[in-house]
Amino acid sequence: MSLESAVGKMRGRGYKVTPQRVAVLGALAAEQHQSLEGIRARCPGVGMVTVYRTLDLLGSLGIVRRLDLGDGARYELAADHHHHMICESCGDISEFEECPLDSARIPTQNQGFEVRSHSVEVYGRCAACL
Amino acid sequence: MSLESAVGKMRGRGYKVTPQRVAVLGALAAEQHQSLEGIRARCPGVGMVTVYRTLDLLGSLGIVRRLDLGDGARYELAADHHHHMICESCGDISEFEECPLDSARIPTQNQGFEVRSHSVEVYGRCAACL
DNA sequence: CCCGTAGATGAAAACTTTTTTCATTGACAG
DNA sequence: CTGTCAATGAAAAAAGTTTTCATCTACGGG
Repeated sequence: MSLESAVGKMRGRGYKVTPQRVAVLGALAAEQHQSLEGIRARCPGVGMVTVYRTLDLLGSLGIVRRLDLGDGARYELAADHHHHMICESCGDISEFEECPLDSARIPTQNQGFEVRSHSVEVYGRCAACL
Repeated sequence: MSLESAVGKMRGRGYKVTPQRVAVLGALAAEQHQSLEGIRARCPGVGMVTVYRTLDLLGSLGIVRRLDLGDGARYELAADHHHHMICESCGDISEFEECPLDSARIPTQNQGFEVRSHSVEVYGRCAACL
């Protein structure tokens, strides 16, 4: 999810491209899995309310994804499909690309459920904490 | 996770078995995936603070599990291993037992990560909403 | 069975996080 | 350039959670 395509999505849907929104996008691009506090620190000139509203907007556009991994809300740019490995000791979050889900074993057919997305989180201890 | 074994875990670790704690356990047993509000409604005589503290305690004992599926905290009795299927339209949560994870495809070896647990959430549309 | 005590409870207050309100500002189409 | 309507920001409100502290009680020892 490049900054240009995000801006294009906003323009395409009739939303204005303001410096504040661009600043929030830039903050999100700097690091994945940031807390609201972290994002705010990266765009000092933007009011808290605007950060909240921008994250909502970007979320509804599918540009950012909100994570709840047990320690409050975190946000990531919804780029590629990936999953999370969370260390229960130090809280470090790492990503992995290969999807370990076997879709054949998701019991959707008999329940008539249409899958649109999924998430996988693996909890444990990272190498540094062992 | 029967009520008796939960009580046993509490006793075993030196925690007192109070009527309030039993009431919260009973509320949790009545339905999975309840919000704090729902749990509170099922044990009217128990103060909010005590419900929070009891959920914390039961969580640390591994008796309940906290879920963050996008619409605030929910709690479930940590019984069997199971995963969640969430309808993005009506918010209904259903469970499935069969684990669709292929552990061989979790890249833990090269990263020296020790897996202790995992969660899988499948999002989409349920039969009723389609 | 009763007592003493450490742990548990509940009300209020404090805090944190998120949303609403509303006057002002500014992006951008024409 | 100009007008308009969405966007912004400060303050206040609302929602969610934790701390404080005085009182109460589960339960082991007597």
